[in-house]
Amino acid sequence: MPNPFVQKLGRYASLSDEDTRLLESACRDTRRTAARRDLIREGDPPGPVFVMLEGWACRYKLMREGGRQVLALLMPGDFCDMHVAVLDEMDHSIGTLTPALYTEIPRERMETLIASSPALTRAFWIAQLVDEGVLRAWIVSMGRRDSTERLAHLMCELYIRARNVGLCIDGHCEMPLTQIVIADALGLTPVHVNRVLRKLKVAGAMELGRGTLHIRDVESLARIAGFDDNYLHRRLKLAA
Amino acid sequence: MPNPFVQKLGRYASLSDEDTRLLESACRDTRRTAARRDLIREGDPPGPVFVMLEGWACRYKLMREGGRQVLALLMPGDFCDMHVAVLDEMDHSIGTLTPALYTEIPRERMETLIASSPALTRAFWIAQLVDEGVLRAWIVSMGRRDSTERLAHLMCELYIRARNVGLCIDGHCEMPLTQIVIADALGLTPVHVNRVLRKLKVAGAMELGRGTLHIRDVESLARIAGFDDNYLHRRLKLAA
DNA sequence: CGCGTTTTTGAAGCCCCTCAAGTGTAGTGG
DNA sequence: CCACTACACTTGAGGGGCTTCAAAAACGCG
Repeated sequence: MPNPFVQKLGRYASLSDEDTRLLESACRDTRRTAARRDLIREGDPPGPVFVMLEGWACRYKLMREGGRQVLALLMPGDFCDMHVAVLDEMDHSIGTLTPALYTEIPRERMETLIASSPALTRAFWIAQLVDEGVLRAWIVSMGRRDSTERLAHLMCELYIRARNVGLCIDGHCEMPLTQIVIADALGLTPVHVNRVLRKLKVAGAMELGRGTLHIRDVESLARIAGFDDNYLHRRLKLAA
Repeated sequence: MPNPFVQKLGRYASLSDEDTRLLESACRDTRRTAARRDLIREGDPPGPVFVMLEGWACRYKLMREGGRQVLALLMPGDFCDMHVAVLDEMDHSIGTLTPALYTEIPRERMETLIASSPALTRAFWIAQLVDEGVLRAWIVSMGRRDSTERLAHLMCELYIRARNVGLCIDGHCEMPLTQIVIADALGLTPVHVNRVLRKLKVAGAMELGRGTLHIRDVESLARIAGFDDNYLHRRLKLAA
């Protein structure tokens, strides 16, 4: 079974066999957790780098009044908090959405990896930059897109990212998100997310149910989303 | 006149005289521009690192239908796009809001700086992380705060940042933002921003006019904003 | 002074929320 | 195999926050 972490980084820089071996060896010590478990909480001192190998997680922040905002969705291959160690404490939490398999890479190990290979360094940097691009795209969505465009945009993003790590088989892919999580991510209510999903389904653009996303019409979905070809290294059209 | 770039980085790591000298020398070659000029545009190949020395600028992205979303506000001392060079092209633009004085540090020069001093490296990293924290906070604002909380939160953020580079004198500071720019940043309309500003003024929390922000009641403003003490390294209470 | 931009104010409407109730759908234990 | 439970999903009705449209007043810069 291919390591999605290696797969993802391999898209950003051409890795030597030695690089691949280093990465895989860094992922050897894995852990399993149930769904809805926090890997790290707001206020905790920053820990190691987390690498998702199976299952999904999210960064989130709880509001005082009880709501929550999801700041990023993490799928297999994603890692996070590479250099957060210089800060005193976490300003948000990370929790699993599904049962998950992940690795914790200690900070020193991470530094060794980076020091040992320019290609790995480059791959980590690019991954970091892409993540920042995703953050900015979320802000654009929240600020200037209505609920339908917003949901369509998120699904385009997740579809591409999932495909990049081999989680999709033509038109459909595993996407274990509840409408509640989607609402938390988009700044909407679950009730409204439900209605928008119905609308997109009736429009023949996409369908989401039972943990699976079915793209019915990529072109249409991308048009609704106002999806930017430049985003995520223009990968939407490939192998649709 | 103190260099705000040096001032800001000095808050993140203790810089030696040599570090300071290196930074100042990297800022020697300055440029002036008028307001509303783009430093770099979406689609351009990534350029050098920009360092703001005087005046304000913003990252922004234009929507197809004509609207725009401001992604970050840049004030003296801020720099950006440190390691964006690995990407093919910019996914957003950066433009001045006021007449500005800035430096372009070539990428090689930047690498030399980082290689020459661990303290500088650390300072750059922390600055980068704080910026990411700001991005995440914006998402939280857009997703889970109403217009009043959102505006109050932005003003708290900008007030602290401005104070950190010496732009504030007890209760008030220079803040050359039009209501239009604020609306573009918060995902609101200028009309509504105007009404919210009035509300905050009537409430005795703050006042914004003629390019100046007057904080009338920090406690009250922070309470309205739901401002997180953890945010920006808990600096709100200092020297209020 | 004159002109463009920003700010201000009002009225009407829509998008999304809130509240509420009912219908699946897994997972658990008897 | 069927209660029982806990969520997630679905659907409806009503309300509020913010937008849209419009126009006037104030500001700032040549």
